[in-house]
Amino acid sequence: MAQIKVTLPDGSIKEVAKGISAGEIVKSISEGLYRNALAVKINDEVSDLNVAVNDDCNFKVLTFSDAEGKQVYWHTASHILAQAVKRIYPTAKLAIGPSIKTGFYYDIEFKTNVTQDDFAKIESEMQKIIKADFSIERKEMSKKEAKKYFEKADEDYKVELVEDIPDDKVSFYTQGEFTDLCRGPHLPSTGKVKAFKLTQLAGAYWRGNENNKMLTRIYGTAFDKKKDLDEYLAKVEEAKKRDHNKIGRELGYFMTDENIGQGLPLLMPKGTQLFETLTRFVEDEEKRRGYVRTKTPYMAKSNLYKISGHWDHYLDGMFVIGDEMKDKEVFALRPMTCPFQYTIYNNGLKSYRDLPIRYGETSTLFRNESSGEMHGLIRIRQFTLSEGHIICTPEQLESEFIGVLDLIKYIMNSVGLYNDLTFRFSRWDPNNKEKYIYEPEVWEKAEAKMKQILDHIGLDYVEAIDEAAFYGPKLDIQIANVYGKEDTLITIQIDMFLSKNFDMTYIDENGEKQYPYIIHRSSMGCYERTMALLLEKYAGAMPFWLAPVQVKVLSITDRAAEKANEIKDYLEDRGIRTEVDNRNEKIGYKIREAQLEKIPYMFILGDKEVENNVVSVRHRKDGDLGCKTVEEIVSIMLEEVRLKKCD
RNA sequence: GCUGAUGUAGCUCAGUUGGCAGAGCGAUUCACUCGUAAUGAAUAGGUCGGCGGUUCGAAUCCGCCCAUCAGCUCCA
Repeated sequence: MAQIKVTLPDGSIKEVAKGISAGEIVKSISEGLYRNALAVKINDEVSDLNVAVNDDCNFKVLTFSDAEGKQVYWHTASHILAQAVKRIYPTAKLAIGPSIKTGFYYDIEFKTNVTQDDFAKIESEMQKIIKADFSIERKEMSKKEAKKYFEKADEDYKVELVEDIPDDKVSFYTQGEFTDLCRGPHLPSTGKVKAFKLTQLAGAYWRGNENNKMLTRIYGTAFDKKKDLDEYLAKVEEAKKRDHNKIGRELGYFMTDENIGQGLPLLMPKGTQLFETLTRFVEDEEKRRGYVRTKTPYMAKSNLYKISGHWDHYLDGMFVIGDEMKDKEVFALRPMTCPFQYTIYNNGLKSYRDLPIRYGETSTLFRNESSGEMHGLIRIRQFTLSEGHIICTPEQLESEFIGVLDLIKYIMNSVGLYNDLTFRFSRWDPNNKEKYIYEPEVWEKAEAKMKQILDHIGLDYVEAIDEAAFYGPKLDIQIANVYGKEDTLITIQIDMFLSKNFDMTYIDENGEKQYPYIIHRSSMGCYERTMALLLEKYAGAMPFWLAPVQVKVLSITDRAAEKANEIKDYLEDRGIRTEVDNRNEKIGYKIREAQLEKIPYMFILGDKEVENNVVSVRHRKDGDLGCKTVEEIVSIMLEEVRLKKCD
């Protein structure tokens, strides 16, 4: 019998009979491993354990501890969900059911209303399917047969999916009475799934297109040990406690009011203090790096947006004041700062010697988001961006771009978020003619230029199609919130269109008029959103330099009250934000309150301290630090501020 | 905008088949002057998200609207 060579990850080679199943190979390596095996990876391709191995190959066994193993596990779990659903709701139509980062989902069209209350029923049916331990069989058929099969089964979505598969052969997986169209791979049997839970229910458009029918999406997750599932669920619950939308309100950073409106949060004194600390820091740092600052209007006539292209490409996102049909003048609140700073640039003729010009502005913007999109401080209708535009020559583009990245790195490091960021190169989609200014050559040039810069500096990024701005490609700097949902925190964009629209030029060395390059950029992103992510990162316990209240002086008896006020004045004079608690309460109670407010330092002041001219220092995390003179502790705190320490 | 859930005192939440609006924490007042995460007592606090309907009677049933949450879509 013919033999083939299988190379294992440790480099060892195993000779096996040609045509043997992957599962048999695993079993021959180790029985224990076989029990945990979910799938295999043959030359970079993940396959079922049932697959026959016919050639020499690299061979890796996938278990639940491999990311790819988890994906297979969750994919099978989604099929079990679908099977259970079809048993309970035979008229339900199945769409797609993939694995995702933290589990799986299945999109289903139900004829009846299904809510979370139905989960228990579905879960117990899933449990039955797992207990039955159906073996999962793969088979192939032609597209024509497949289509016929699903037409007969009245599965419209599957029919549509089959039609879109380019190959003539399509694969199926069958477990018990249930068969689903699926590329696979899958676990060998349903009994392999141990601990699972359906987690949430949501609507989702068929094919992600809002013009299509909305299906019901059931989310779930699964683990190979009950304990790990419980731990995961507990961790999710724990993460929710850090939700800025909860602690930001509890700690008095912001509030909302139904009479003010959706997406219009009110920053309360603490939120405003943090906002001001952040904006001043950014403004000072940008000035240091050669930015000049502007302060431009919050609204403008529609003319301006017609020139910029916003009227054509962004009208839905704008708040328009007036009616073009009735009013002589129509205004709109600005959704972006670009046209305003460009107008400043155009005031006076510019020479190549004037470039680069770096304009910065702490810019309040207005975007008319749809009602379902608002979220705490993360998605709002009025927000303030650390906005700016760099106008430069083609030769200056790369060094300016790098300068922007360096600024972002410094700023994000200072608030402790830099290591949580990921980079996304967002490109246009030539097929999306609605969204973008359609000039393919210009796009190609801009994207090539950006890619060249990114690759040159060796930035680690992913590419995303159809995520660009309407006027140019972006480098989006992404961050995840407590729910794991990713958002753009900062973007840097290269714009090769608007300088022409605004007739922005400079005179080059030869006395010729040239169009400059423009970099749109932010350094800290939108302050509200950044504040939200800081609240989540630190669970409300802001680094000392950012904390709205840095010190609380707690008097033990009213004999110390006067001294407490003196200390507050001393600290405030040195720029340390201080509050005094002279209330007639027990010291334990005052400490508890300051602790719950997450105030970094508490100074406890009784007869003993007043007499010795010291304060008893307590840190919110490190506890009692003993007695220190005020001068001593103030110098420690000022050093923390200088270093912008984040822990 | 769409799907689903939610909205009762400042906060967290009870409130049965439609029949007098409840608790804990917080707040206020008084007493206590206290040593590193909750002193005690008393008092006040409500258009039950809003508007309309059904009913002798609505926090409770129905409709519309507003807001909040998760997800989709869209975006910083």
